[in-house]
Amino acid sequence: MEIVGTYVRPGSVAEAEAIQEELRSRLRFAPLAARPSTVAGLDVAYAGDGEGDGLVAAAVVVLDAVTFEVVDQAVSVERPSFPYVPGLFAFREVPALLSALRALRTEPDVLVCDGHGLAHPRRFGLACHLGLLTGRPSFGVAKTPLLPASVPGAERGASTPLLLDGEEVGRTLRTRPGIRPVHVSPGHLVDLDSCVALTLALTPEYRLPETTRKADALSRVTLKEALSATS
DNA sequence: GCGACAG
DNA sequence: ATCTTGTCGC
Repeated sequence: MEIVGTYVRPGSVAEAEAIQEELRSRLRFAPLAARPSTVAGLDVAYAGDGEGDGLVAAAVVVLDAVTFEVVDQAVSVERPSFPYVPGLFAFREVPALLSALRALRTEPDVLVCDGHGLAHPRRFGLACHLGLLTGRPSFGVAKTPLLPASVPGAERGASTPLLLDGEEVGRTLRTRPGIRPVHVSPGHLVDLDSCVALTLALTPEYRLPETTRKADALSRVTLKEALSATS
């Protein structure tokens, strides 16, 4: 798919935070124009640690929004170029994810990211970053909160707001009865209600969206193959 | 000041 | 994220 933005690699934590503060003013939010026909899931698997060593395998899987069948997919294996820092997580994953997205031959209607969007200390999580760089609607579904979260009801679909300065920036959503909820937040070009509805549509059976489940599996096998090819 | 902190 | 045995369940 086409990448419309340019990724800027920060040279320091302070610079990374400044980039987030600057970029967040470009975010736009609105209900999804139409029911998406294809949905992309993104995920990354790691080997090793630091920045110079280690490997990062990014995977993108595009699913038919109705049948969940895979209509396209792409991967990329690179060296991590930024350390893991909570809140700056995107700078570690975005480069490899962009490479994978670029290799896609289709234009997915929405990107589902494995991490946060607006539900972030500076309101600029991974999903926001990827949304801006691709110019496509995007949102995040995270397994653990970055902001204080409260416990929703035990039934599927129950949710509680994720608040930042009194504003609802995301929602803690139960996708499976009695199972740990996920944390959903808009990235770019979607609104919170659309994200939540889509997340529920993508979780007919498991806690996590089918998109991220498939991307997770692909990123792992890709990493494993890359490791065996290197050794 | 100290710890906690998406993946 | 990743490191890991057995174990419960469909």
